[in-house]
Amino acid sequence: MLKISKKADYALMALQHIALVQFGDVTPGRVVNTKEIAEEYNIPLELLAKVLQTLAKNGLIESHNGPKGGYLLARSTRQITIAQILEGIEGPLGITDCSHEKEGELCLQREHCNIRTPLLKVQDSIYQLLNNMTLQDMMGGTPLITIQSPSAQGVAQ
Amino acid sequence: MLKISKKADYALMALQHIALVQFGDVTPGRVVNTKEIAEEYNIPLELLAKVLQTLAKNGLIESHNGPKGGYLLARSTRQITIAQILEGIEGPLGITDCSHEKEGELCLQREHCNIRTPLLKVQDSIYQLLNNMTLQDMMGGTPLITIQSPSAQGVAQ
DNA sequence: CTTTAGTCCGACCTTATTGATCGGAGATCA
DNA sequence: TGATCTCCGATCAATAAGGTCGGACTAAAG
Repeated sequence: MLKISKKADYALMALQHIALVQFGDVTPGRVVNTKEIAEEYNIPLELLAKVLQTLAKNGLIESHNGPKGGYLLARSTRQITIAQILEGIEGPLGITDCSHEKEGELCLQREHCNIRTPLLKVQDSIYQLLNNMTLQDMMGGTPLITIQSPSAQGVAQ
Repeated sequence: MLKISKKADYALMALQHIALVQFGDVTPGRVVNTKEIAEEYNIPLELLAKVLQTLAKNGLIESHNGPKGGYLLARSTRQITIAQILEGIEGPLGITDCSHEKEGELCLQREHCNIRTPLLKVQDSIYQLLNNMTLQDMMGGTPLITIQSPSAQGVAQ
């Protein structure tokens, strides 16, 4: 239960990979293309491409067209939170259907609903959890494999 | 994203209703049948029946057969946590596919996966959140929820 | 200026999960 | 014994998720 989607998983992996290449590498600033990430983590290429496009549209990464093109982080690893990434892919956090209820689609239980308020508090707590954790925090002790990086400590800016 | 299912919603409503009737009412100890709950909250009868059966099988409520039958809480409202209810309906908490990976179904990304460990920390935090909140908390007062950021402290693995 | 490698974008299909339904068997009490 | 309830398994439809395909656009290299 409460599972996040594969797309969101892929997004997290990809962003972490881009961050590692961009900041902890021998060639900092190098752009990363979709194929490189897809092969590294065995992610279907086409699907990953869609995920990266979505992330770019949401302003988390910036795309560079043409040959030698690819993606770069749009801002530092400390300024990208897990909540931003997940919401960019899956839409706003909402543990119940009525979390973001629009006009006219009132749930049938609402009239006597007794669990809405406490659940919204739970939801808020989960959101804080996800929004307090950044990409930087995710990069702690996991070294990158393909690229030699003895001191892969994110020196974000 | 991170939505809980309708069945789980129904389970929470039903349990809270049973608790209210059983403890806060003019006729304490009265059993509650499926139809009463279904009509009160506009829940499809057959579906709610299944949900209650599942809850009974998981030991959260006890069923009484025959006419004037119905359900009662199996233990006090302080001993039933939200986590127990949700897991009883939707299965164990797992924000990623690899949270409870069985033999032979290793995920393709696992080899170079760099997000598993941090995500498991997030998952653990969410679990604590849900397991620290009881049915009692959902009923009158303001639920007390404490959040812990997994990024702040390293949970040993 | 043409080619080529790459991103970009939208439509599409396929499968798994969820929400909901149906039919009957077993238990209990008037 | 009949009416009323829970119990249980099988089934179906709707929706979302995962994954695919084809084509348009862009920029660097020859």
